[in-house]
Amino acid sequence: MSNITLRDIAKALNISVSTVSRALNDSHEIGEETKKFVLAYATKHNYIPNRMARSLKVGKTRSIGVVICAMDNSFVAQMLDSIDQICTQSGYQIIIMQSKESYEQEKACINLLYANGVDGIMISPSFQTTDFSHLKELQLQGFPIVLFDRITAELDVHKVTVNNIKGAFEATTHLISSGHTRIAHLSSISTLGMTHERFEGYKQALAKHQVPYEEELVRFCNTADPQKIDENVAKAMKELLEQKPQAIFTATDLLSTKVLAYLNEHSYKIPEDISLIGFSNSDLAPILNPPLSTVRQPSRQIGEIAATTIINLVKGKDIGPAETIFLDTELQIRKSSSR
Amino acid sequence: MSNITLRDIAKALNISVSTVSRALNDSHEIGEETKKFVLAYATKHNYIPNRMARSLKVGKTRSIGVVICAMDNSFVAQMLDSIDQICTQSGYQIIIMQSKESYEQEKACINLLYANGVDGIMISPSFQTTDFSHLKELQLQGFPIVLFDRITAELDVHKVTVNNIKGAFEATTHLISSGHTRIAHLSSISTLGMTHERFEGYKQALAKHQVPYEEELVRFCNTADPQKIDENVAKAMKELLEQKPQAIFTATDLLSTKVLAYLNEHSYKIPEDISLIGFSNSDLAPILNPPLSTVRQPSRQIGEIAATTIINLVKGKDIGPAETIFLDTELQIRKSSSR
DNA sequence: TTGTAAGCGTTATCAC
DNA sequence: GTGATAACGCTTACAA
Repeated sequence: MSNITLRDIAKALNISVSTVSRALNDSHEIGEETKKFVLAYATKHNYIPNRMARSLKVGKTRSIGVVICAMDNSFVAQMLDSIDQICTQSGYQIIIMQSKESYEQEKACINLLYANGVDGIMISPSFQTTDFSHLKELQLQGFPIVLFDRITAELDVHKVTVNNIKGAFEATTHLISSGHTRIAHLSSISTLGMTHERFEGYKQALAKHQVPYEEELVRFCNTADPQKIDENVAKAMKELLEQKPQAIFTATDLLSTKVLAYLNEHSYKIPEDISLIGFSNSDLAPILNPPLSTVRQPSRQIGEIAATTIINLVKGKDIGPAETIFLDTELQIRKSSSR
Repeated sequence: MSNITLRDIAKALNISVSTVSRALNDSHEIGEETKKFVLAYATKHNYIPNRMARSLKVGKTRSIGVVICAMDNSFVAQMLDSIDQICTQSGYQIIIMQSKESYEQEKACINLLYANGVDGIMISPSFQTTDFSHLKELQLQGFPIVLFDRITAELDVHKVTVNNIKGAFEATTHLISSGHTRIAHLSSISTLGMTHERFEGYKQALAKHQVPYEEELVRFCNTADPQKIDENVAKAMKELLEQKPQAIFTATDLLSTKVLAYLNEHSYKIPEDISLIGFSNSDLAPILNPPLSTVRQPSRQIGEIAATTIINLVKGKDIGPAETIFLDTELQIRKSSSR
């Protein structure tokens, strides 16, 4: 596994570099014998083409940048896994970057990816991001961008996400049908559509079933700073619990498990004292204490569709004008919201 | 954010390309005014150096390849997160590749990373890997390699892992002190040291406390094929349960939660009917049903030390001969193993 | 202090 | 069918 180059092969075989290059790229203008000859030597000496040289020359790297908030989150990890699978299959490589919910870091990621010459970027913006000009500039240049999971109307690009309104509506409706009327909603602070939509679905369900909406039963807490999440969640929960809710609907993976932990710690019996349902993609939901009712997002499908889309884009395929794909969530009722 | 190059800047400023290059690299042989002049123009026009060109020239990419089995696993994700943090801090980029517990895919990953010109590779080998020649070749060339989490004696490189024997010994001892004598052990099939060591720790604890070792209480099941894991675990559990164990000690994250799920499904009361403790790094362990006693690995520390080591290596620092760092695991006793 | 030119390993455009 | 040669964008002797 040494640094053997096209030139080395050419020299050894007494042919020209271009012939070697063409032979290895299976060009039609090369004789069959020569091809075999070259290929044999190349494989024998474990020739590995230098991607950087190739990229520099052709202006394409066969790599896709993927920007997410953090990878140590089961939902994100699932999406990443499927994205990686699709890209690897298609001969593309992914470069994963974490924004850590920071706008500044997100911009840095984009720049780095751009410097790396990625052929396209898939991004799930940070909760802090309100200004999308860093992406807009790229988009206007015709640079392939796909938004997945977290989307924004600010960008006219292909997007893949879930039907948040519907998911939240179903979860809330389920709580109402279980006989609850005092239903709290806990979400993350962000300007992303996701947050609004889940809140909207919650309100729509209340309205539809003539359950009065009460502002005191809703809290948005800051989940961007990992150091302070527990503190912020605790504060929000304390305030919510003072309102004596019968049930809680949490809007993100993180919040759902944090709230479950909080309630357990404070000796609330779920679902006897209080019911709980939340967005979550943890595979452990069925074995939580109690088994957690969840709104599950089709993480792998989101990743697959988004990855397929970006690959089509970087390949220059005409896949029509930018459109948003909404996938359905799945309501998984378990003990935490059953009586 | 357009593709402006050194040449563009040089032309616009009527100076040579090399001057621009040196100015932007803050070379000492460039006048202060020129530097400012160039830098101003560069930032104004949003110059982003082409990493590929630079890499091709200098033969270094400032990137590190990271090979792991799968990233949708909380323990792995935690390590990746800390690795990413350290590398980003040091101006290195990581390229993550998944072996999916396949030896073939692992080799493909290494080749791809090598083609990408990564400056070094951090790897946690797949359970299937028994032949390490693909890595040995690199190592003999002096290519920087660091093994983390899963290690092997086959390679003379820096390694970072945990003290598996001790961790398993403590877990088993804990079960024994709780009054159990029929303690089952469930692990993954692999030739990696980890598997042997945890088994060894289990046996040492039994021996130390004069608990007879029984082969029927030990199973190694194939966890490499994600499609068949549930099936394989179920089969192993069925066999183990026939032996009426009082407690089970599971050797990996995956097995620990799978076994918990299996026992719940089959209506075993934990810890009344059977106690459970297992290696696991899930943040959800405290809120599982019941809260799961775990042997927790210092995932972030493993990642940090391994990343720091590889960076020192690629920077050419002399950090002495290859050595293995063993970190201690942490025993977290929760309800699943308490009476 | 700045400029010239060669070269990293490929691919593409010419010729032959 | 095959071979020279230029070029991708950058760094770096070597000159000036």
